[in-house]
Amino acid sequence: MPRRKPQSADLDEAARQGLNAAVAACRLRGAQITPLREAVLKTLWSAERPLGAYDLRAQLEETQGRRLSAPSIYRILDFLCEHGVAARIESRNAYVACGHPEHDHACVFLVCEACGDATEIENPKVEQLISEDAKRLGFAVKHRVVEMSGLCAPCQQTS
Amino acid sequence: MPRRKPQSADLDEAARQGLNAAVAACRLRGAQITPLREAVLKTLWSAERPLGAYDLRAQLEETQGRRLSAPSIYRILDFLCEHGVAARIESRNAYVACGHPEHDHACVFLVCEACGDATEIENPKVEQLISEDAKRLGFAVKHRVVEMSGLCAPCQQTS
DNA sequence: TCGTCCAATGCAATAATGTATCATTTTCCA
DNA sequence: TGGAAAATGATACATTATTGCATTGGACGA
Repeated sequence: MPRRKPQSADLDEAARQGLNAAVAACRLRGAQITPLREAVLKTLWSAERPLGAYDLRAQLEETQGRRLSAPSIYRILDFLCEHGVAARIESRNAYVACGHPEHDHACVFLVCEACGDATEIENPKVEQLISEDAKRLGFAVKHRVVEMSGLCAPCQQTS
Repeated sequence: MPRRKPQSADLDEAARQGLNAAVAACRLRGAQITPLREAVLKTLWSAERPLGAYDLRAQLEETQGRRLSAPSIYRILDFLCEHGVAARIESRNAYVACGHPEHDHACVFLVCEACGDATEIENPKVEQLISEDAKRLGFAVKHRVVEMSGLCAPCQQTS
């Protein structure tokens, strides 16, 4: 008889590693990881797609067994984004766990319109190119948003 | 005695040209320019900053002298964006007139956090770079969002 | 000219997303 | 242990966006 899947969604190996790395990164930065913050991170890592703040809340309320306020969710998401362990997909009003907390990076996301999946890619050249333009104009860049929407490979087959 | 500024905001030379080019581009594409759509375009061109949908509505209601419904505004903004004569700033929930309707372009915006101004720059290389990444992953890009937030040159002086 | 069709717009309601404010709890450390 | 700072809770509300259906108005053919 196969073991029952525990109620609190378990993570696959990659996700577990990602979560651990994220928690470690926060500690390194002196950023406090509370139980609730860790639960949010875990939910993001176990999600297959970017989660809206209210979706995230619903999932958390399931696993936590209690009500959570919208402000709490937003505060925690802001916190995680500030510390580079999560990112907001602006074109979707949604959030994902971020796999590269180690440097001040520009996440580039490929967001599939069909399945909703968001793939994060790294391309330092993009960042560099834009920085050059910005510098030429005397613009001091603080935050970067690079998002491509379209169809991912699997979803192109389907259509 | 200087001439009074007319109530219906007049456009400066560049804006007038931009508006005309936009209208021409729509006609070329067979996209119908109604009075209301043109009024929205004109408002965007006369604005110094990206306008939220409800701000835009307020301004339009002034110049039109009547109430406008939110869905109308959103429909028209969608229409204008689809035809490349306006663009949505995702990180701001706001809209700007777009000065390069001629090709299927990736607008790159530098958005100042202080004054709210959004500068559109063109950099085909950015587009190309990202397209390469996407292609390698088999991802079919439909829409691109590239936005940098920070401080524009004038606002850096102020601080 | 008249009817018919279709795109555009109007309208009301409501959904979805995000924030302000203040109270309460927890944590950390002197 | 006390007390400040950080985190969270709770309520209400603001802002942004959409749904569904009714109405208008112009293009076009009979």
